Amino acid sequence: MPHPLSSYPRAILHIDGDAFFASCEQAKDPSLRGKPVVTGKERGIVSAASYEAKALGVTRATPLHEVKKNFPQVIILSSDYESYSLYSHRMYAITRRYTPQVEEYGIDECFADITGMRRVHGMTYPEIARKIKEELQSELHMTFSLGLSATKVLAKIGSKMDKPDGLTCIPLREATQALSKIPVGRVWGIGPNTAAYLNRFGIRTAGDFANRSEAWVHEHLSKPGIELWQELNGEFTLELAIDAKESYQSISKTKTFTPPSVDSAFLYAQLSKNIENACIKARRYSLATPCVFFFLKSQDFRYHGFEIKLPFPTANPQDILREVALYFPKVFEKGKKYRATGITLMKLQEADPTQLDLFGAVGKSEGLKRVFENVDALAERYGKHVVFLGSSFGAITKSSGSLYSRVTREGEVPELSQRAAPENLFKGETARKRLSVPLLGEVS
DNA sequence: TCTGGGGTCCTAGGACCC
DNA sequence: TCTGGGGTCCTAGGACCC
Repeated sequence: MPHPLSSYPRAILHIDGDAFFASCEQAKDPSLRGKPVVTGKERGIVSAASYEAKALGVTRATPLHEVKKNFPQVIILSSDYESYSLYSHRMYAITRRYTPQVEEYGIDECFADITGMRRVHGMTYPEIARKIKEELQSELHMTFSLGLSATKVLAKIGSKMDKPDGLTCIPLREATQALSKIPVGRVWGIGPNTAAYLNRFGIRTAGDFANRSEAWVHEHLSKPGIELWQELNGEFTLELAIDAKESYQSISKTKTFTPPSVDSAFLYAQLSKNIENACIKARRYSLATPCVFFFLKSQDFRYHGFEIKLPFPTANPQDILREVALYFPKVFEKGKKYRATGITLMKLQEADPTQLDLFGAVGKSEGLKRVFENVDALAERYGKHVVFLGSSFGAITKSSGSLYSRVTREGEVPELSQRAAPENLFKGETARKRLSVPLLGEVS
């Protein structure tokens, strides 16, 4: 029995920051306003380009040495995610002045459900959208593009239609017209594989897709595809996720470095640092992991790693490093160049201090737990890395060689010699290959 | 689109059960 | 030893997003 309100037409807003990272830099430092700015210095390629830089011809993912050569006037900055996150939260807060129904979707965007707010604010929906846009821009010193329609998917199409500094309303009766100009692969939720699959049926535009019959859609697509089709047809299906994220299913930390490295000690130190950082985040949410995946990524972007079941759920890096150390030598190939390391804490669960294991290691870990509570308190006050594991030392100081050896002698870092890993602890090499198989597939 | 870093959800298929 | 039908749970791996 549907709730009577559930069939009311919705007014959904999508708000998207224009060239967000670059705009944040210009907002932070007024002397950069009006100038060509790019971020991504640490990656060596353009992450975000200000509109002034775009006007010169700078595009995303361009190597920075090319930018320097061809556009010497462009200002190149490192990404500063902490600042971007602050601007992001101000964006959410301003939007919440007009409705509590706000989904914090990404660092530079959010959805807002303003259904029923006309009377409250004494404005039409487009007027509310306009007002939010004006407040965002005057208070944050950057521009935003907004889309207003009956569903999230349509609102998102709207915000993209007139970028930058746009506000596009798509009333349902005009949706068909608007969708006929949008390539189907540009619809939120339709990636390259699904686009190719739909193309095989002659579907080129979002309009082509929306016009397919319900029977056709149910025959050829699975749940995500059906939901998109409903949303494109103005049927509100994808709810806003209003609640602030208070937990995680997984936490991962990876680090890429240029140039690639053949140095096992350096790689192990990087991995150790990844593990520490992941554990800090897990502890912040009172989570523990029973299972991790660690990897080295080689120059050809292949992943080499193991999924490891831990003897007990933990958020202590040393518990994890103890296990990872057993497998690291099985993964590392001498002479091979690696460009990244990484860890994923999987299947996260609420930290439960009463968990027991078969090896009596819990008592030891409990002692460590108190240590880490203090570590976290220090980090809170003085910054993230005032205290760190000896095995991360090479990674943090960035001078891996001799320092690392010293730490090794102190026994902080497990030796990297070939050691047989117990076969019953792992499931075998996990294939994290990027293969392309259609998402939606043919349902027979 | 030549590849950062961080996530989520969905489905098929096997194991196991009655 | 073969044959049925139906259910649940879990895992692996895929696709997608910013």
